[in-house]
Amino acid sequence: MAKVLLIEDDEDIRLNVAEILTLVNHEVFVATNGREGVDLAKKEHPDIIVSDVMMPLIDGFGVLHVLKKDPATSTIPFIFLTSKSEACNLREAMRLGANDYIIKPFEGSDLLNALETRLKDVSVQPVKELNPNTADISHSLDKAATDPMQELLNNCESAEYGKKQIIYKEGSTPRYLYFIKSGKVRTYKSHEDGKDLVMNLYGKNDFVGYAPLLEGVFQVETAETMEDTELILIPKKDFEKLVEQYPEVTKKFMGLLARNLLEKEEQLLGAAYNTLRKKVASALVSLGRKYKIEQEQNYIIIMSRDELASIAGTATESLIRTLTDFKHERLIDMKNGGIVIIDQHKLQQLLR
Amino acid sequence: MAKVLLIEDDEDIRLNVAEILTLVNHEVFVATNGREGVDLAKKEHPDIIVSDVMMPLIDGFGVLHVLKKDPATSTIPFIFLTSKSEACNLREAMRLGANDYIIKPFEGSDLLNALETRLKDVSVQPVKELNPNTADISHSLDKAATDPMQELLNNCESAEYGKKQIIYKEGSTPRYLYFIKSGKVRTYKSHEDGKDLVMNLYGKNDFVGYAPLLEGVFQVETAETMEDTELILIPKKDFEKLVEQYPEVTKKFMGLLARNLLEKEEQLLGAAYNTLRKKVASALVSLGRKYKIEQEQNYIIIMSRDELASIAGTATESLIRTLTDFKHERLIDMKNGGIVIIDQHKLQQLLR
DNA sequence: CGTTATTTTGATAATAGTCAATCAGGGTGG
DNA sequence: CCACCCTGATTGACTATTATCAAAATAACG
Repeated sequence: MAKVLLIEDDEDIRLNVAEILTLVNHEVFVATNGREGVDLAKKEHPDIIVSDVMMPLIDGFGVLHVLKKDPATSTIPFIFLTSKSEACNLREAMRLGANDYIIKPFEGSDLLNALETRLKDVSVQPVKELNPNTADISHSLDKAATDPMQELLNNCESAEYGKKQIIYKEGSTPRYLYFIKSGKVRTYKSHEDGKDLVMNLYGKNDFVGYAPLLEGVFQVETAETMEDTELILIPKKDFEKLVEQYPEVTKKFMGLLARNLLEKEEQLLGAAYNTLRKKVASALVSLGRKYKIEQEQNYIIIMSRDELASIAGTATESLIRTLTDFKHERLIDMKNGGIVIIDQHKLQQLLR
Repeated sequence: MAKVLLIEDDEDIRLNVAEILTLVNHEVFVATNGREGVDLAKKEHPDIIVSDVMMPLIDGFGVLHVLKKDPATSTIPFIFLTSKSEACNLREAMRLGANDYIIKPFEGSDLLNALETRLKDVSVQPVKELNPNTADISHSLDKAATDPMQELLNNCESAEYGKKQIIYKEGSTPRYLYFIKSGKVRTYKSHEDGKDLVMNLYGKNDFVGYAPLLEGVFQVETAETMEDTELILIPKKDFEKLVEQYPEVTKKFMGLLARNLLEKEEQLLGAAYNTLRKKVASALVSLGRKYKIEQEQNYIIIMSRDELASIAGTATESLIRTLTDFKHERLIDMKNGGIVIIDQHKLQQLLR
């Protein structure tokens, strides 16, 4: 399907990865060190490069650096293979222009997912020039200019994601603004000891990833789908152009930012001083607010305990214990994994 | 100095407060219930009203409601006296248009401070029309338009605040954007059990209070000076006009919002999973970043332990213990209350 | 110089995290 | 169809961390 260049010095891993890639019909070139890798990249011009970080002669960073300099190879997507211990250098790597990273040990599916996502990115890459109507307001005031954002959305590529797929990772360079056509997305940050904390939950018609586009150099959180999700990818450039041109768009995003900020501050206060019970109650309530289907009194949350814990910001076991407490107090009910909120009102009372 | 209407049913408090007010030369009118208060307000048209919340006949909310309806009395600043237990209704009150509140039991100085601040507000109130040059870009491109924000700052009233004075309180209606000419300000939120958590630290040339102006209906945090501070008060209307007119101003604040948001997210992760040591180290480091005088290696922090604790988000005693630990580890030194950061580098290492 | 506030220390309790074991459901291959 | 395995959920026992309360020491202030 695609030409993949694999740079890896460890023989076991190299053969293993090469096999996986061959199995799904990719054409694989292998290099056992950085120098070889660079040469091969220039000669074969692969569609994507997967490279180890720690290697003799030139390490992964070096390879990336060299290839990014040469216009002929600078656009090839680059994925790092790295072990946990080197994770701290990853931000550095992403800044150099890597597109993704995979932490060893990894599953074949992780690798293939990452590969697929990055290849997809590129296929979208040849950024369509914006419909000229959108750029020229005076021309078509009635249709396009009424909602330039809508216009842009209609003109952008969309992409389908399965469950638990990663949209972008912490440390990567933001290249799109994402709009959720359908599905759910959460963004989270990882703490050093492996615990995650969910920063935001998004649903249909939400924009994801605007903050780093407006300010940051790289993503500060990871975005992952929670179920099958269809996203519209709005290239950074187009978004910037839009913001530049339409004050109302700017205003809209300023509002989003401000609201988000105020919400975060509230969360911060809670994270610092709330008891476990309150944290859990707060997580349940906010989930309800985000995803509840209209007016229904009793809503149901279907989510793994792990995920819930990373929303509440607590250990999984502690979360479970609190949930059982809540159950005994008839605030919630649990049937086959799902959590039914029975007494939303009392739950909210807990938060005062 | 000013005409003050005091509405309070409890005789002890009434007499006590009246005495304090008389002592500082205010002309005091007293009412012992809401009905009387309303009448007196309409008749005497005081400069400011101080009213209890819980009262027979009409309660404080009622009084406020009635007076806000009548244009003749609607602009009179209104301060509530309230006990802790009623605190939950305060947001409601502020939304109705109260300007401040004081929680019983209170010190005479609290009362006088609040009074003074609110009286000052009004004196500034007759909003100066913006220099027409600022509104009309084409007119004076070179000077005014180069930095419309600067222009506005030059045209706005400024105010001096002493140490530990409150600029605005959580729940009040935002009416100004503040710019710090000199001094330091912190904003914090209060948790129900009385513990505070510092949200932001501001120094010279910082803007304070922009988020609620852009989005919220009322202040979500309290702003307090940390030392003698000179502020420029930019009326909400003028700020909005500016944002409306100058994309570059909008952009600037959008940047501020976005940066602030990313920072908050980082803090959130820390608040959820960091150990005490890390929280304290993080507080010290960020204080250094904000207030350090240029390149100096060893900076010094002079701040009460209480305040520090509310930055780190921990109990005062826990903070102190951690500080002593740090001292033994030669990361910091403490001399007469001040904290000297000796080994900033190692302190930052703690955060990884 | 006495008095009050703040800081520090000590002892104790509460809370939530960790690690290990068990349980329940769902899918798989024989 | 059933034993088996694997994963995620739950429970139990224990521990570590940090808050709390009280008391002592120190600084601050009039």
